[in-house]
Amino acid sequence: MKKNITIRDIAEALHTTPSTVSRALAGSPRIGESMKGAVRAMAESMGYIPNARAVSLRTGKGSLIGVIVPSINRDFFSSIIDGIESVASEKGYNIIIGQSRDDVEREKALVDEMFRGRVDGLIVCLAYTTSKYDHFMPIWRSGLPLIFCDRSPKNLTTARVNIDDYQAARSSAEHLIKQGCRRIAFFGGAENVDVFFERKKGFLDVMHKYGLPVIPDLVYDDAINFEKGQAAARKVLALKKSEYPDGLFACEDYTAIGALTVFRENGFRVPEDLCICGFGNEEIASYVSPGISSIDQSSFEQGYQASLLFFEAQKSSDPSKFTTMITLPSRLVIRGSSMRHPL
Amino acid sequence: MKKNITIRDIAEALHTTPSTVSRALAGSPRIGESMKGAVRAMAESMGYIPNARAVSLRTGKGSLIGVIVPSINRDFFSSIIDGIESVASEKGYNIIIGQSRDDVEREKALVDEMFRGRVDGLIVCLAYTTSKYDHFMPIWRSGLPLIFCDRSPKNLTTARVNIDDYQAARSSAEHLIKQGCRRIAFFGGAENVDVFFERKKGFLDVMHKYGLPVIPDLVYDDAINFEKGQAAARKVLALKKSEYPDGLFACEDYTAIGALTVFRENGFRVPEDLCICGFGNEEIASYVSPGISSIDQSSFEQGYQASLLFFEAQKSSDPSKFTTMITLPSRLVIRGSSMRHPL
DNA sequence: CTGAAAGCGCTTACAG
DNA sequence: CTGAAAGCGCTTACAG
Repeated sequence: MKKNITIRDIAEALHTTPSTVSRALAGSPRIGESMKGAVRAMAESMGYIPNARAVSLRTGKGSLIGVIVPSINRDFFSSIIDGIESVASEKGYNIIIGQSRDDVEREKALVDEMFRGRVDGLIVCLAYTTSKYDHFMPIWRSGLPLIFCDRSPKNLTTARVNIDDYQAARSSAEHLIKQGCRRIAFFGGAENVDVFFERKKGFLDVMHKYGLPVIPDLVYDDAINFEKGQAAARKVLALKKSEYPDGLFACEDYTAIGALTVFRENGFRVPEDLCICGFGNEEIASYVSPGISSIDQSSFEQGYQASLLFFEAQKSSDPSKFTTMITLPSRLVIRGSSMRHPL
Repeated sequence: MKKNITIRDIAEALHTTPSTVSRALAGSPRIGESMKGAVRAMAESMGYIPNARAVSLRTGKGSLIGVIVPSINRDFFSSIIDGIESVASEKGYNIIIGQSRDDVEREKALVDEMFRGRVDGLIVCLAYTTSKYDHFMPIWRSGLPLIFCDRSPKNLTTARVNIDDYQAARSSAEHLIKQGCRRIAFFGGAENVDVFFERKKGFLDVMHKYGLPVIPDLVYDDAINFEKGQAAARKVLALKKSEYPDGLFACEDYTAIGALTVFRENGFRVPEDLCICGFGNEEIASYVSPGISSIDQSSFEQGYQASLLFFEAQKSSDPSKFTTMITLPSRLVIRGSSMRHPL
């Protein structure tokens, strides 16, 4: 490891002191213009790059946002990160990223690690299995901003950005019904996760409103990816033909696509025999055939707003008491998988 | 911002000194077992979390890897990041991520920022437009590991991980020819980018080997995304029917899919009239219909290996002279878009 | 077995 | 307009 240039090196080269160099570089009015010029030129020519760790240790500010997501490698989350990064880089902040891999233990470890690394706060999409929130205590206790994005704690008043999953689910369910579906299957996720709870509630309320039966054999609460979507579809196929669904409400696009492949392999025509709606509007939803109708969650926008919220919280007198909640509009994007009648 | 617990606080609570607390926490054999126990218990109960910035300022080691990619929000890059993160988190390292958005200027700014933040080194997928590498000087100069991943500097001996783009391109081109294609279009990327240069070379060499003409009207060197793929396809459609291609070699999956949509809208049957091969084996390649044949670039594995290389470089006596290059195997995944004859 | 002191690279009250 | 000194939170030679 070679030695790096420090302000002391610059000071020595100019026969002045570190104090003066520091001030000159910061553009302090206390330093004369000629000195400023000389310092800057010297810093430039020596290839000086300030040591952010020393600065942050001294000032307590670090220009670092910790971001924790279940997985980097999913369109939804990487778009959120994209949104966060867009605002952050604008403000001169860097982001440090950790994957919880939907494991609370890893999430907890990441919170600690990031706190150690003295991030200026955290933006978090909760792991699928997270139902207790004690591991965020160090952040709250130290008064750092903590913003949740999309997957947020249930029954807890904390700053967050999300979409109105309940309303979104309602619009999706109503759409299926208007397409003529009567026996609608529900492939959802664990109800302890806020968003899945809301989606199911929206679905159930609409079914009730239209006086349609919710058929237990067609309801699955652990079908949140491609494989599990396939598995649930296979279970449905084990029913008698007369009990087959004519509609599918899936809580994730991957679920919907998994189910689509199985149903089509088994002779279902989509949307004629079975209308399918997904959730999330992942890029692939528009590439499969037929395209999957889906709820657009404005993932980039969610990240973007969460990042803005972060900086707002930071400015507030006590960030740990900052509890602004933003709900972004969502919209149903209708595609071939549920379009029996042109709109 | 509330006050954080420091080793001094623990020391005071136990009527001892910071030195002892530091040693006890580090498990130094110089401290007695009873004192260690007391220190650990107190640290635990006070909710002590070490300040990594202070540690790294003192020790010069920081447990931070800087990662620069063109875009987070693409399956290929996010898989690479996933691979990097997997190794890093195993070793107790965090990663800090920046998006160059394929802009050299932003890439340069990110290198500086990250160096400022005193990362322990960098793993980089170059921006599309990067053809000079001076902005990596601060990293080299300070002797930090710098590993390139997939998109690497041309004509420069630096540590890197990539696949053999040349061979991969050859296998893809040969496959098209074996499917009976004779007039093969080429939709590529800027040749100053290593990988695109190699892919084109592979394509040209195979065409030459089989004595097939490379038709200038069917060659495009700036078609590296969905829209540009569509645009290039439209230009091809402006040719006379007799000049239409019967095969398409695309240097990106998005290119291939963009072209696919345009060609099909214009009555081309794929693969009967036109065989298409993409590159990258993005997730969507398998979801479109017909599926796009593509070169699997083992993106996760590339990131994984780059991360391992990083730690190897770090251990070497002079990381800036560490120039191990790893070439991973790639393979052609054949799907409907190019399968005229079953294999 | 434990402590006092220096120092990593900065910034900033304090002093002149 | 500029400098000397303290201190952010640690670790680690040096000393006992």
